[in-house]
Amino acid sequence: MALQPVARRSVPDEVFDQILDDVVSGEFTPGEALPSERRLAEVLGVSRPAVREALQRVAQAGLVEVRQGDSTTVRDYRRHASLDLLPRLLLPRGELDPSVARSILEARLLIGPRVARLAAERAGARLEARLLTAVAAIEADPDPVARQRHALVFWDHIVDGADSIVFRLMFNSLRAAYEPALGALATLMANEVDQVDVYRALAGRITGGDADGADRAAHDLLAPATDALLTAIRQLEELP
Amino acid sequence: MALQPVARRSVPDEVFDQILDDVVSGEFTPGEALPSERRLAEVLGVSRPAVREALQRVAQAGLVEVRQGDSTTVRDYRRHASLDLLPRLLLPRGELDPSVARSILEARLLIGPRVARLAAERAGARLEARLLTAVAAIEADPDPVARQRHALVFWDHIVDGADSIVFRLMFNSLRAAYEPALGALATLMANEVDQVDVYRALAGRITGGDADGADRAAHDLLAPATDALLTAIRQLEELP
DNA sequence: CAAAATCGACTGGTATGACCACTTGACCTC
DNA sequence: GAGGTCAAGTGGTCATACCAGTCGATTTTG
Repeated sequence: MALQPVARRSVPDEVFDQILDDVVSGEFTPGEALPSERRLAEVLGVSRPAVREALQRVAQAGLVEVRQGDSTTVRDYRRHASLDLLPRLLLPRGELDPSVARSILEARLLIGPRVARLAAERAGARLEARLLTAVAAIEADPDPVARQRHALVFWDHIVDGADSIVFRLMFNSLRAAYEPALGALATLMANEVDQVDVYRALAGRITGGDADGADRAAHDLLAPATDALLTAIRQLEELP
Repeated sequence: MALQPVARRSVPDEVFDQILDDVVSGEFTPGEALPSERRLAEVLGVSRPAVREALQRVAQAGLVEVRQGDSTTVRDYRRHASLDLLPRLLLPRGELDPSVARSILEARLLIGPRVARLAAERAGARLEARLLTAVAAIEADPDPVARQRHALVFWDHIVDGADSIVFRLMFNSLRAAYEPALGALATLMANEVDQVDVYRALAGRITGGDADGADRAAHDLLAPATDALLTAIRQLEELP
């Protein structure tokens, strides 16, 4: 039995999670007023500063609007939240949401090849050592979850090489969504992280400055998982 | 002289802005320890809860790491921040950062056509009324800044129709970056928002369910601004 | 009677002070 | 050198008091 570090959760963190989950789950609907800070503190059995801290963070996440003198109201997170919300949407109650997973894989399939292309154009040979190290780490590790981690490192280098702050920050958010879901996604991703030769080919295209080749190789690497998930979703929908 | 509403800024907001700017500008470097909450409160002449609230928000934004018992340390925002940071990077000190603008336009050019394609496939005729209303609003408004706002509404509908939570949340973040920069970008975007016929054609392709046509029309609409900016950046780099 | 002003209740915003929980480095013991 | 203890400093939490703003009900004014 592997002992895990015990992460102590702060009071505002707990409050933040509760409010966030209630907004995302629809318990609180857009336009609705939340209970006052004082009331929430009473109901939750915590201090008002803790509630306040949590609420300011929920506001920063785009899920509520706080105005002095008036109740805090709920916003439509689909219109106001950022990609930071993705982890909550991907794993509500610890189970994978198929439409969110689909959406992530679709975006990945669009962005990955473009990022690979930009890395080939803008970084090329400078990425060689880091990419080959990451490929070797993928190859050396038999565990599919750990392979996914190494693959994220591989893509981290590529995104760096793409020299685009937007894709860099997007990657951060997508990785943050992905990491808690590595286990749930392991079956879907196993084929992908087993194709070490494709990773190596992609690395070669990028470091060789072959933008078209990199684009195609990234697509070849990423497409199967998206296809597999779409197929699985379709089969689920065909069940009676 | 137009009188503007005075937005009262809260103390934690001011503190948050200062710390964020100092991290993004490099005043505080990754790994470095920030002054303690008590010290910051003293130096800034505010209460410790205000500092604490601001710091927890800076931590949520991915720019610092807060651990009980130890100093708060600065993280590399390029590795840990999300797209929420984009407004700060696009307009540091009120002036457009060309490489960030380029990065945004590149991403837009990649994602826009795909989102248009998905909207054509998944929403089609259901978007007609809203898209035509937005096109009419663009056409009816002579002011280029206001036209950009209407264009954002136009794209908001398309992103809704794409039925992808990832692209939906991405759009929120990109819009948040874009909105404060509407004025600065007006010259670059003027040609684009003047092409009402192209907006109308794109709306037609989407509502007609023509995915390929929508993809192409979106590309035709979005590409010129990216090209113009790349040209302008190249010319800037060629100056002695 | 309608518009404007006032008022009270409630909301969020801010500060002070006290105390708790944790980390880290210095120092001591074996 | 390894392990334990301690003190100082860090962040975490709470209670209390008061300030600033919003909104609806009520009153006043024209």
